Amino acid sequence: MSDEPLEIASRPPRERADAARNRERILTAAAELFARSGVEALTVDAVAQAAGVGKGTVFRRFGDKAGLAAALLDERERDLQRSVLSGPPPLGPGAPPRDRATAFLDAYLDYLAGHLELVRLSETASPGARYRIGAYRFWHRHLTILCADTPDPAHLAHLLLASVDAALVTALREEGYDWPRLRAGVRHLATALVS
Amino acid sequence: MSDEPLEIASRPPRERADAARNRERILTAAAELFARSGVEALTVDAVAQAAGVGKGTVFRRFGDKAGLAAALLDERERDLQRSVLSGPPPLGPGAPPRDRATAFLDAYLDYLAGHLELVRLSETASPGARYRIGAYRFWHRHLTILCADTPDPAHLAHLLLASVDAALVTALREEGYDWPRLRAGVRHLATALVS
DNA sequence: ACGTTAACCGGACCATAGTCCGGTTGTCCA
DNA sequence: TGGACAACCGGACTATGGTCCGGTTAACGT
Repeated sequence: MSDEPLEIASRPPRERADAARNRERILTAAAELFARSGVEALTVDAVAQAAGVGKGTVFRRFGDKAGLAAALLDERERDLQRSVLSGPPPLGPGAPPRDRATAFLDAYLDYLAGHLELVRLSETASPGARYRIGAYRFWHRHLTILCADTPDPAHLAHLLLASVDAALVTALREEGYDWPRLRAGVRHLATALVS
Repeated sequence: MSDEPLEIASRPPRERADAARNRERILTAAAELFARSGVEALTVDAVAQAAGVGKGTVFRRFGDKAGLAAALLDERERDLQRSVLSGPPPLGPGAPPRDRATAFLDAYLDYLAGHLELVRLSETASPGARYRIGAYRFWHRHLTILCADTPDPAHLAHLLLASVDAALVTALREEGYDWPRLRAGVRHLATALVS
């Protein structure tokens, strides 16, 4: 559970056929289970059973429950990463930092809006998971660069990401905040701080 | 676990003597256990056993593990609340909002520095616990008032508190951030946003 | 003093995340 | 094609937070 989400890496230990097949099965079963019965039905036992696989296999493949959720999100997340790296401005390169930062946070909130429960699961299933996940590192690096002209870019990047923490957003949603309100507040934050 | 930390309320259901005694025992045992063996030794079973009490009793008294941790912190937390309500400025009343906000966040970081593990436990032991705890509500109300001149005071108050989230601070500490650096970053945030 | 009652007690029980290891099997090389 | 070995498999096992309920007892009125 650290840093090897590279796809078909042909280098050192090629993945065995049964392993690959089981990973696929688990992912499929988990996705269906989630789609059908929501996040609370997504227990590791249930996923393993639905995939026709032992529970140990799930943990070996995905490390922990958070890792499983992260794997489920992987594809959507990559879309956003691609847009950030090489999409059109202001999300992609070419716009001033402040615009890119607000565009990113906007886009991230859209992403959250579509997958809040899963993201939350992937960030809270194990303590401190959020800050270890590869995706978080990516967003952090991105924002750190955009904050280059501030006193402590890396720290500020963390603080900006804190404003879209899935647990926080969940709590605010439950308190009645709608998405436009969340977007406006976060945008205000970024505008005041970046560049 | 909602809003009855008023002390000797003599009104409706006076607490039975055995209940009060057991609460005390549990708190004492938990504090000692934590002091001696750290937070990872603070399992509910261990606390119950050390207190000479059944596990059910612990949960009845404190709701869940987060509640137990919160109770352990209660006193220290009240100190800070008192200072905010009626201490000398800039923490207490009488200073301009921006100064009060930065003073509060500074003081809160001091509090965190002394009790990071317990605070984290009280905020992460159950999902969303942080935003339900009475103390969080108190800080939030305080900051909301200080943010009165901003577009969305309540939201901004949440975002400021997110910058001192125990889980975030833990992660940053593990990444090597020292306390002065954290203080400076948070102060920068508040300065840019309040008033 | 004593009976009534509601609150309390505790430990057996449940759900679920995560670990472990003996047996199995895919992969590679000769 | 066959053998050796590393990787993988799965389910029994552990740890721990949280629930439940039959028995107990403190508090209060008479």
